[in-house]
Amino acid sequence: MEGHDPPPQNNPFLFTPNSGLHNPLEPPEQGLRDFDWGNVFSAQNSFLLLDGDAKETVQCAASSSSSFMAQNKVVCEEEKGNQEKRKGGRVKKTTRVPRFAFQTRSADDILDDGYRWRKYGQKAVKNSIYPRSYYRCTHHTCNVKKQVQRLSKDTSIVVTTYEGIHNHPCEKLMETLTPLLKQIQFLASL
DNA sequence: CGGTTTTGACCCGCGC
DNA sequence: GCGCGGGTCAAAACCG
Repeated sequence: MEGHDPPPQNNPFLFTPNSGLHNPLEPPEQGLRDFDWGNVFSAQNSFLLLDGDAKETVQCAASSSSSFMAQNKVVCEEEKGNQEKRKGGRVKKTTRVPRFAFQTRSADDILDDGYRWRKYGQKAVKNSIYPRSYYRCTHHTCNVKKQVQRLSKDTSIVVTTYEGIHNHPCEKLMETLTPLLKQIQFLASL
């Protein structure tokens, strides 16, 4: 089922321009603008940023890899004009939800972005041998969604589309940070 | 036993 | 109006 060669260990993530999303990538090196750092996702090998308004293409950065920073990108789609929920999960065009997608070269469909997700659906995708999976953030007050789909063209690439912005801290990040913060508080109290 | 995944049914928007 | 594709629901199955 999987492609042949597994992702190289040193650079497991490869972002490619324009995966068929709405916005082709803008010229690189435009710099990171006023990102909401509360929305930085930390995955095992990658970091991605959410533009607060999600109106433009933004760049992606990874603290652990400068080449990653230079090459890899996040593609913001147009905002999706919808999302007033009704019975049966249908949506009505009202509010605007930030939506963006990015590609990763990974054998794993599920990226560990630090948040907890519950799968709520899966659909066969036209012209693709791989299904698309639908996930929702498990946090009670948070209705961020994501779609995960493997490219049939290049089976080593996974496209993840995020919709919405988390309104709570990342659990894993907090797990990591909490002991450090406590330590800092303790030292500061001396 | 509670949370998650699976999966068929259902709903909606859109193009024809 | 109809059919199709995409997105979601929800009951059952699964799992730790």
